[in-house]
Amino acid sequence: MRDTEIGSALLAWYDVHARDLPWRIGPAESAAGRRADPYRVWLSEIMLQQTTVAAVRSYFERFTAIWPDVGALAAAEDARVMGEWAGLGYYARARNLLACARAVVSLHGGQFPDTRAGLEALPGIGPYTSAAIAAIAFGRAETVVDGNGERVMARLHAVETPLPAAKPELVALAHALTPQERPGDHAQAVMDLGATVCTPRRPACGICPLRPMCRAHAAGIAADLPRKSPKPAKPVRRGVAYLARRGDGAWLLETRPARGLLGGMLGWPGTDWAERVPDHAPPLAAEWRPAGEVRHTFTHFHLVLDVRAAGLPRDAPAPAGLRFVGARDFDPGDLPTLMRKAHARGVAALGPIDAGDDPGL
DNA sequence: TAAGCGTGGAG
DNA sequence: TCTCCAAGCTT
Repeated sequence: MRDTEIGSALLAWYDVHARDLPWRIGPAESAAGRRADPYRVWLSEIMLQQTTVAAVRSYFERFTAIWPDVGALAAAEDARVMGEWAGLGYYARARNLLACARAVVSLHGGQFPDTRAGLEALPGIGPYTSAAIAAIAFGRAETVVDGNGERVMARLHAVETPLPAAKPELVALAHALTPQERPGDHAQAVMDLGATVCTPRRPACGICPLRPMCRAHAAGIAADLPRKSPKPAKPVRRGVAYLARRGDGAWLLETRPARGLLGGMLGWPGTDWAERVPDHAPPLAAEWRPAGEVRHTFTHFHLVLDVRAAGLPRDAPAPAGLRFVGARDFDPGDLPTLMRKAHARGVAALGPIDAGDDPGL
């Protein structure tokens, strides 16, 4: 009884306060039985994994402009997709995005599966994303629990167990709250509430539609939940990157191995990154000069990258495993952020093309 | 099961 | 400057 009360308060709030997002249809349309495009729901959900709405918006607009449907995306070249994803992070998502699009075309005739199990069998789609797509795009009464849902449930029910241990309990609580009617709107209502009212810091309990039913608020501990187990500190790793530019403006680049950090992305040749800079040699003989340091923080370590730059003759051959990308084809926007920072140092050190370059001229 | 995997904004 | 964090998935 309490759960249905919470559920209807949530939907009533969503009908008035739903965020207007490019991958959504409004609550009025949804209540009238319409559904959002599964392709757009899927694409947005993948982009939104561990990523803010603010960061995703422009990427979503660009992707849907270039690839309006799953068939178009499935036919795209890998490098083009990785280049468009550059800067958004967690690049395994982009690799899985393509694999998923191609699987939808080859295994499902270009239509996304309309069940949670069918969706979860696809690359890059896990428990959260499968439930979200099933509920939002197909009207299935699946329980959708993301970080917002965990936080809202922990507060509503005053769950003091720290995450991630509390996860199963929070999922059970969310399951009890999931309605048969408008499950997609319910899921999005929890997310919107978590994003705009029941926020991680300084929750706006004063305007919360669930305040009368919230046990954490009653106990005065809403802002302290959910509790989280402490995270390990980030070590520092160091490495060297080599930026070589030919007299015609072409840069020496590599495509990184498909797995691992920045996997499948364009980058500069250099050393591995370790506590101590590994013994190494430059990718080719040249007058290497120091171009400064780049500092960058990844999920689990800080990186200090020593950048070195050199100008090369126009006819310099590319070493094995590397290639020159001509000035016309090179776009720093195709690089992950770390490599973009290194590029800026290289340009600063080398100056405009032809000024400090091309010792062979 | 726990670690690996990005980035930019907020406080 | 630094820590925390945002619609998680994979191995």
